[in-house]
Amino acid sequence: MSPANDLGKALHVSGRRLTRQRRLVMEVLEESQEHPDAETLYNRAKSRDPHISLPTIYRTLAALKDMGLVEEHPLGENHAHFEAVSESPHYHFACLTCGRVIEFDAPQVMQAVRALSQREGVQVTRTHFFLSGYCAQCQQI
Amino acid sequence: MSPANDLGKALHVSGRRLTRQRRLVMEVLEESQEHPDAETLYNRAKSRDPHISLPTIYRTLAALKDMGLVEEHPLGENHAHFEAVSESPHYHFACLTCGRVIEFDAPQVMQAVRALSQREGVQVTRTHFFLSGYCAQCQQI
DNA sequence: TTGATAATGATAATGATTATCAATAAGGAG
DNA sequence: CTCCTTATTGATAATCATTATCATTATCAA
Repeated sequence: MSPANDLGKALHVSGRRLTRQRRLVMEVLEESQEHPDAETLYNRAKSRDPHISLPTIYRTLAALKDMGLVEEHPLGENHAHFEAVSESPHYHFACLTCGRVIEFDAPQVMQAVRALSQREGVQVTRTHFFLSGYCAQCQQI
Repeated sequence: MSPANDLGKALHVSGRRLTRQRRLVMEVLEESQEHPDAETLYNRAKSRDPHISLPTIYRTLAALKDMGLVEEHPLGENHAHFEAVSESPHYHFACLTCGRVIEFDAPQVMQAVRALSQREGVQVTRTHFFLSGYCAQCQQI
């Protein structure tokens, strides 16, 4: 039988198998409104499947990233944060004090990318635009 | 005697001392046209001062970064790259095939930052804009 | 010149991520 | 539905970049 859902299809066309663990990681990621890191995903997944392992989290994230279903963001710290890809491209601001992440869109960014592509003849496949500083609340202090 | 050069002054005002090692790291960094990582800086510095240590490289980079003399870039890999700050702000494109880094400026980026600052009331202290993909040469293949 | 203390080098420790490998399970073939 | 190939898992150890510790050394203000 052919795969029932989107995840199954995407896995199938890339020669991968749909497993309980992969489905779980994807679910947890889609339910997350913020941008969890691997450790956080591990804890959330473990609360539903106590036997899932951290290496599986990393392996699954790598596979999902490779398939284009997940994006990895280097939000300033020494570890990565992950997010299920959505339709509209958006970028991130992280508060250095409270850690809050604000998502935003900025059409100027794609303009800049297009300008560079044309000027240098490069093909841009990934765009990182990430700001850090202090959010409105944390500036008061 | 008060410090003679810019580096000495900057260190002095931040309560730090000018050492042979710090001068060396700064020199190596300023002579670098590309964006070396800590290991590369270590090797270049070691060729002039065989006794300099890797922790000193990291400590010096942290100090220079803190003083605003050096910028750290997460160029897609799992380790950081460093660059002595220059007048004009600029951003980076890295080729995923050959590793070549293209520096470029893009006024649209600051526009996007200003727009966000105004809309959300945040204070942006660091801007990361980093593109990756394939350079003109590597697309031919 | 001297003394307080910041900085260094050597080393060990940490934290995030990745490799290894035997055991398990997905899913296509029959 | 059952079997078989092989991708995937969990447990564990390894790796890689970076940071902490601490005794020794060197900077620089007095």
